[in-house]
Amino acid sequence: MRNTAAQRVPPVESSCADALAEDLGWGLGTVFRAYVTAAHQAVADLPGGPRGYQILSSAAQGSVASQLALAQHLGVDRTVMTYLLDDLEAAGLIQRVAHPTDRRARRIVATARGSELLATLDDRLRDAEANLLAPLDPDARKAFRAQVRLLATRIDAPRPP
Amino acid sequence: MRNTAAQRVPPVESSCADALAEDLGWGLGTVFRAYVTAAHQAVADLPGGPRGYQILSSAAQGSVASQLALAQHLGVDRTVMTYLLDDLEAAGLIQRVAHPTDRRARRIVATARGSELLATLDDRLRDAEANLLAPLDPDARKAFRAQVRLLATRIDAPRPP
DNA sequence: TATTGTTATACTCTATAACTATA
DNA sequence: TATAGTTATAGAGTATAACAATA
Repeated sequence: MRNTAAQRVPPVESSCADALAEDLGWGLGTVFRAYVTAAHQAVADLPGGPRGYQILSSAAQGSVASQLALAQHLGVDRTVMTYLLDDLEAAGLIQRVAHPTDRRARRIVATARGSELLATLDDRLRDAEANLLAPLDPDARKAFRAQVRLLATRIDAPRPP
Repeated sequence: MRNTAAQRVPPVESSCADALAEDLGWGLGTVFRAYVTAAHQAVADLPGGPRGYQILSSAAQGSVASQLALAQHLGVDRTVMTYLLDDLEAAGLIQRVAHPTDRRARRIVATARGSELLATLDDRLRDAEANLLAPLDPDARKAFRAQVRLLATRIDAPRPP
């Protein structure tokens, strides 16, 4: 039995055709990588990069009841969260404060300096996002944001009973 | 000067509120993680996981002119591509064949067994994607796919001169 | 001289296990 | 007994540098 693969070698393409363009996985990966790259530049030398921004943003809004809750919300291991918070706290941007009713847990709050920096980062990230979504017309842009938000919120929510 | 952060510690939330829901970065990351997790299960023990699928899919369509072109298209380092192809070739799913006009480059083609497996994986990934996008109504689902495709294609394309 | 692919090495990131303290 | 957080360790994944072959 001869080599079947060699028998039907397809014609040579000039490089790599967009055979994967229909693949949602390739699309999501490509868009996500582009976002991370742009966001990393936007947040400059913030400890933790784009993820550090998400922590800082959550802390500034006072919505972090515990490190564990934040870690799960961000999709990282709780041990990784310890390192991320160590760096942000060392930079004077966030603080671990005692949880009023559970002495095991630590609430995460932004310092004044953290809130100040956050305002700048918000602006820079807004620009980065606008640049990323520029290929979409305004309506599609708005729809895309809404769809991403809906999907992510459903995924992040506790599993339906 | 007293500790400003401690002075305005916000009220305790039950867990982690959706403060980041408006953040495109958090949304993209959450959706992407969910996709990777689902896709990883869908492709079972395929070498390289979801990325192995993308390689196999490209190879089956005969659109891979060189390892480097494929690596750039998939956003991985060329050295990583070597390892991924080693595993897929060892599994008998793809083959490196000589490029007809550039003896440095290797074209990547799927074997008969690779094409066969690909058909099964396509079905399973289609189900996984449908499940991921289930929260969107049919129109939004179609629009979301189109938007992701447009964004990814623009990003992947060579920079405008 | 520049590019493709490979290999070896080093680095980054992440997860695992064990521990303390609380519940 | 189970959970929140920390630490040390190990593992997976990735990139860097050097090389051979070819353009």
